[in-house]
Amino acid sequence: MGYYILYLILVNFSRVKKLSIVDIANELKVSKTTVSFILNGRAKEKRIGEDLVERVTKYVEEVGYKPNSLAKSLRTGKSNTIGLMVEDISNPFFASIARLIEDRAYKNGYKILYCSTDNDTQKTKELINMFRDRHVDGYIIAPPEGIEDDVEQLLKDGLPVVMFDRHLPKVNTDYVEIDNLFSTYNATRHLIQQGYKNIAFVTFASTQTQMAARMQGYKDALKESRFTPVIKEIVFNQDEEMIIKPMTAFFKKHKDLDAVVFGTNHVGTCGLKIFGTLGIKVPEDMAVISFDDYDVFKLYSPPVTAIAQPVDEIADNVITVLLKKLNTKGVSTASHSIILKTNLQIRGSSSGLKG
Amino acid sequence: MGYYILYLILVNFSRVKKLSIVDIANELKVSKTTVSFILNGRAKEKRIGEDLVERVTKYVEEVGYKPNSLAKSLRTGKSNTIGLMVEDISNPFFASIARLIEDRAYKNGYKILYCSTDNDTQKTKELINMFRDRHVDGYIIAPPEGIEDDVEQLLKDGLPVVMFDRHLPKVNTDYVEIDNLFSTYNATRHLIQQGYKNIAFVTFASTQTQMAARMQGYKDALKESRFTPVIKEIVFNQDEEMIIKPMTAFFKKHKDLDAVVFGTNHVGTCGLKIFGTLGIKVPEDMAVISFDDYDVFKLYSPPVTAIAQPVDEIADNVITVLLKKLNTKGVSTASHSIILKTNLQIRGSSSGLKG
DNA sequence: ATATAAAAATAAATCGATTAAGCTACATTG
DNA sequence: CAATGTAGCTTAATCGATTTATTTTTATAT
Repeated sequence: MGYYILYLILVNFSRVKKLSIVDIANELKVSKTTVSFILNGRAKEKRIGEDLVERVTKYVEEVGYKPNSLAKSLRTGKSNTIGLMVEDISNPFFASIARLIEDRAYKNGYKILYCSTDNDTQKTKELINMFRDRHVDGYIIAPPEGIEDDVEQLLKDGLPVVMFDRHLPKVNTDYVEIDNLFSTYNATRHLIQQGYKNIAFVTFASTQTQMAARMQGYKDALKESRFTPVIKEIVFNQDEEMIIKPMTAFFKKHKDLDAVVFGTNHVGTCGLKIFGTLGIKVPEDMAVISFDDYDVFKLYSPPVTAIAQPVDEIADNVITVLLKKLNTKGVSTASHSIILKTNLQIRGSSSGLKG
Repeated sequence: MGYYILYLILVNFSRVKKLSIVDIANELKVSKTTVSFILNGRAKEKRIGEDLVERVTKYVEEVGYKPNSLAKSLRTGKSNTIGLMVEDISNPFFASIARLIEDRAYKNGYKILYCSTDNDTQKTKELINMFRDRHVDGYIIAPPEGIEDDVEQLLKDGLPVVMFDRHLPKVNTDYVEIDNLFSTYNATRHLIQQGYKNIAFVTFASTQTQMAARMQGYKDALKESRFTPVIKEIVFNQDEEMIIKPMTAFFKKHKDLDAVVFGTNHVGTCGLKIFGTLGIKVPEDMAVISFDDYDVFKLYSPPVTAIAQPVDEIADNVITVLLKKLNTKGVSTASHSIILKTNLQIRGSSSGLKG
């Protein structure tokens, strides 16, 4: 009787101890091995009687038992987690990709551990170590430079890695990218066709593959028409003021410019802010095309011509490739390098002069 | 000799087995208990000789041993992980909060497991279960309605929960919010003072606390001036078209409106798109104020008056409260309800009529 | 009746940590 | 000198699963 009261108190006031596989086994008077086999769908293979299978399944369902995933991971080495490393989760491009990847991952039983690298090599190395330590099953990385060795090690250890947005030329991994060179080449040509002659390219200082390609595309287009490139590379800074300042100086200095191609959505947005401050009219004083497309560009007046990345497709390909790798663990599938096309959304900002 | 060659092969071609605490212990000819105590800073308490402490520390450092966090979590029940549930990580408001929380969390040794709830009760319940299963140490939730019981259970089980953006009135948790009612009241009054008389409130259909408060603020301001409220609540949909459509119909129907307050950044952005399509001029035909502030509003022409949430402060308070709870586990600290002030950023979009 | 095979289930090792409890050797004390 | 204390470590249990190896039971063939 005393015990009964104690029991009630425990049930009512204390944490209800979570069920473990042992509890299930004891309750059903079978061994935990059997329960484990059944729960992992290996009943047939281990020739466990159908009646027992049903009895266990039913009871497990009834009491809502869920295996402890930590213990499971510890034993199996798999964690059903995917590490997602983007440059900055608050950047709309990365945020929307992250969202799409998240959805697909959850649907396939994977959870997302995410982090922002800030393009910082050291930080990224630490984050990779942290992910390793957590036994992340697969890696999705928009890599900064300088992490070649770490990625190489991941691959050597049989861990699937998919890169996106850019890749590391010296590392042979799967990656999903867009055709950066053609994108800016095409955008610049569009400006040239519209009659613009003094076209600048403003971007973040970076030697990452995608940035190099974007700049090359711009250069190629100018060369073709024998124009002189005017390039401004801005050192990235968390504090937007530190971006606005040098860029303002640049535009103040180059009064002869009549058009500009921005290398990223962030740079583009800052550029628009500056044009507002300096009273530079788009497109009358300055035609504008920016990489990446999002609401800011669509709603700007006039709407800004933008190089739209196929965000859904990118996310879709990334997760598909990774899931494929995860499901054929060990067997080294051929390396996928997927290059997607962008879409030049032509709008008012690039057709003021002699459209 | 044969073994030596085999060893080389193993080192070069196969996964280098990760070091475990046993390896360290064996190598140093001490027990793993000792190593564990030393690594966990309990050397003094467990009176372990200073020389041994140094020897172990040095060796561990040298070979770069890092304890397996899964095993650690399994044993201790702590995972150094925080579960972050937002409505939609691709929404700029949530994305920037997530980013700030991430930074602070990492600095304090916590990792973020994140997910988007889509305001879906069932999905959120499942996600909470998943987080529990992963032994997440603390929860940060922008809660949809209907998860009261689940949160209650978390609290009962001693797990810290901090809510933000909104809260569940029936659950006594810590939360960080803004003064929603005053924000829209103040914004609406601003419009009235500017001379606008037919002011609409357009928002997502929701009975969540923050949404109810925002609507009430609008109503209060109108009532004060004896104007009639005109309210349009739009059912949320992933597909933006399904938002644009009913909202377009609304504005087509109410030709007499001269001003509108939007309840969220998303609704506001859609509204601007519609005004573009319908040729409604801001602020000549329609003055605009939107909840939340971000680049779209700043760069719109004319720039849009916005109710700016103190994103940094929100994130800062959320993580501070949660960390405090995590560090005083067990001891029930007093419940914090933090209400922050917003900032009405007055811009061109709300002063066209008789400014 | 006995040997053999197949079916059904289990015992025990394992993953890699933490931690309660215990042991040893030496110093101190009455 | 026996009892007690304590500094310094170690043994072994534990967290909750998976999995290898083994045992028990039943069926079949000789």
